[in-house]
Amino acid sequence: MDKQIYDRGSAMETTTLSQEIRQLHADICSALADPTRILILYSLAESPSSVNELVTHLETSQPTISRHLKILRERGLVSANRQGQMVTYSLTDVRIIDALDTLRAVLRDSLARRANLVNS
Amino acid sequence: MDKQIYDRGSAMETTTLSQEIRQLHADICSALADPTRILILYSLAESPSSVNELVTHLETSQPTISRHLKILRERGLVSANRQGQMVTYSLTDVRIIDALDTLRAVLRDSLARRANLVNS
DNA sequence: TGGATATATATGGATAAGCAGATATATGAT
DNA sequence: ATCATATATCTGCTTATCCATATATATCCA
Repeated sequence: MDKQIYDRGSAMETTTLSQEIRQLHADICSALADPTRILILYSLAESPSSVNELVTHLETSQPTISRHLKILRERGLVSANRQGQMVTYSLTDVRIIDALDTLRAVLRDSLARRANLVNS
Repeated sequence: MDKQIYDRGSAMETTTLSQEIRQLHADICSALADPTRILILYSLAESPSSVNELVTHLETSQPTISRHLKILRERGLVSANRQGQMVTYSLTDVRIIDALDTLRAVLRDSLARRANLVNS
């Protein structure tokens, strides 16, 4: 499955920055543009899980979780592994969490800066 | 200006992970969910620029650039500085570029992995 | 003040992305 | 084969996002 997504990028031979950024957006950044998907990534970073475990843990409907997992899977951010009836999902690359944690630090400092501006 | 955005987060005292992630998405990740905005951030990381310089450099209309700059400014990712008629924008926190570069590395490896799967 | 330049915003319309609810597929057990 | 469980997908519908065009504001200079 997902065979059609493999012949998209063609190994970026003569890639300008603009082209690479557009692919970064299309493949990864747009996948991070939803809070449920970010929560899924953090949850899978703690431990690989079945769909139902994510449904329970994130208190979100099963179709919604599956739809988000499909997006993350198509973009290579998570990997699926069927074991009997269950499908276990796991994070493909922990550096996604590194990047998100960096952004959380940016956010913390940004909020602190704003708070200082208010109190001055 | 932009006064209303300062009283949004209230210093996240009793913040659950879910709440923090939702704010991360609302403030930062959703701002990264557009290729033009990512290009603006990379451009400003190289050198602070006026709106018109960005318009020329990114070959995008002035209203579009201004609209994207407003979003980035409201979320604290860029800082504006008026000097006469011109407004010079600059990156607020270089770690955004660090995070984006990490995601680019993730993308590169993901594409390489897919290429290997195709050729096997 | 009036004009020129730089930047910001408002409006309308197209496209995309989200969810809920229903349904389909896949696997395992009896 | 039939049923139960787990997961995936489809169908409307609503909302959000983006752009182009037009217009407004801000600053400088004459």
